Amino acid sequence: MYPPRSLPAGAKVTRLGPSPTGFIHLGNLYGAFADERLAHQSGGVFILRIEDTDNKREVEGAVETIISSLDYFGVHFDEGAVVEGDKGSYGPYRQRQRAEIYQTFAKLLIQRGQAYPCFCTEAELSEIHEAQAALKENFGYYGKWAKHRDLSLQEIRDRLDLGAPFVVRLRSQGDPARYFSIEDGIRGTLSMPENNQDVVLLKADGIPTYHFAHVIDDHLMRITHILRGEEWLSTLPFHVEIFKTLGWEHPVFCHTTVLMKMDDGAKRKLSKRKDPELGLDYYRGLGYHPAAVREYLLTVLNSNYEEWRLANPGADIEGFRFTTDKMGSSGALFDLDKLSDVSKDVLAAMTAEEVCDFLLGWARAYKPEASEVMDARRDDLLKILAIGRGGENPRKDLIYAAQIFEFIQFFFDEYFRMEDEYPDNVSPEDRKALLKDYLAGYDAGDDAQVWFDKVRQLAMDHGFAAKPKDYKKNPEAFKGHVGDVSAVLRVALSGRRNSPDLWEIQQIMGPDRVKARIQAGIQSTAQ
RNA sequence: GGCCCGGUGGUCAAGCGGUUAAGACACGGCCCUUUCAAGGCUGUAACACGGGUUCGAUUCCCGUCCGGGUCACCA
Repeated sequence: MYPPRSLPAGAKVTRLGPSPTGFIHLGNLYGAFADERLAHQSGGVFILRIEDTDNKREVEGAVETIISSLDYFGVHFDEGAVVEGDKGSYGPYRQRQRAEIYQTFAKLLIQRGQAYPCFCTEAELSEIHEAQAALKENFGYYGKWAKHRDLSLQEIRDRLDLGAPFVVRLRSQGDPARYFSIEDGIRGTLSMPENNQDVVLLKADGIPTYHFAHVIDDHLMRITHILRGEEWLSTLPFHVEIFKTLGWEHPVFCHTTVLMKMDDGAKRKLSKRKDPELGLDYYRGLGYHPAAVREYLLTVLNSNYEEWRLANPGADIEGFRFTTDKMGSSGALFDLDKLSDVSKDVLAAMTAEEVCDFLLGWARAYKPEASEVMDARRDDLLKILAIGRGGENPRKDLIYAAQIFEFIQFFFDEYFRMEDEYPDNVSPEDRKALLKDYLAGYDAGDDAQVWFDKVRQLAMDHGFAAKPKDYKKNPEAFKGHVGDVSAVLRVALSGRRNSPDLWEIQQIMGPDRVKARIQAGIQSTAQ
């Protein structure tokens, strides 16, 4: 049972240990990517272990949510909990199902005198806490405050006979006046006081605390690297002592930084309640591509990743050597701007088909009406998404699905609306005249060059410069330049000042739609 | 409050005793351009503070300040 694993030298075994609260957040994903890379690039194993020792927090169906959310973002496990049951031979992988294992070790520790039952009630515990507060001593159950640490066998037996509920505590041998140092995979050498807290190992219901459970599991499952948030740093002394008490070597601890956010000029931890962007659903709902989220998180995760990516665009992630010592140890601010920038690059590198499939997949789940409209004109949609794609300098207009839809929705009459104003340096009279003449001269058969020459001619006919340079040289001589004329056409056709190439969008719209919209533009200018 | 971790431009960050203190995002300017985007060039902007150690500190040590974490029969 639980033999050492036969893996190549240097292989790392990592695990993600979410508790099944049904809420999986960016921090989990951040850690999961690191765990995944560490394991897989070393030929190791990546495990999913469900840390369900707190039944109060458990939410129905949470395991499934965890697995599917992570799967969506490309995190796959080699071993561990699956929706129904387990995969792998170091299980079970749900801690509640491992109760007997923990209890066995707890018994062993009690036999050896390294742990003891404690019958303190909640009221007694809070009395201790208050007394400590009054005396300004450290809080906790330790040393002279640990009332039940030295109960005689008889006293224990009496209480047991009464059926008194009890927990099992570690009989700590540490002395906080002594310091020990430990190598953290991310932070280097850490110096901490020894633990002297008689921490709870087994709760009254016989289920272990996180502290006890993870030590046993990580040892038995032959975990080599424990990646976890820095909120665990302060409990590290317990954990080290528990490993030591059990006579086991501890894995390499790697404490990651917490994700922060800027709020009213102050940094603070991303909070589940206040920050929707902490939840993974936020990104999925908005339609950030999983590859973009991964790419972004990787840049935050490893300080040299971004540089590598710049040097190796399009290279497979396997080519990047991920290391814990390149992970940051100061609070990283979550930066949506940066995510968007990364996302633009990721989407620009994809084919129109890929973007199209992704967009439609998103729409089916989050915007069903729109998905029908787009499905009905899938060929056009593909052409729309192909505009400016590929080549040396692809356009980078697209960020996330909801935004993409916003960006292209003017193609669909169902969603077409005037979002931007006409340029105000073109008078309504000129605008109307320009649109009328444009309509009169419009020929869907014109190629891009012919079409553009016509626009230039149109500009000149109405007192606009054919080239911006001409206008710049001599602003008094013109009402504006051809760019202003284009802007008028663009607004009439797309309802906005910013769109992909005008000629191309007209080709996709088709002559009827083009004419109708120009006509509508003329009408709306009438009054 | 105790303990722990951290503090380089607005943000993310290289840097590990001697550097003109990288780079990316954001922001400004210019060029290109029928708009926007992209691209090219370019600009503004940083070592929290005070003491040491040292020939020399952003880098090492101490203190202060600031930020964060943690002090549960939650993880």
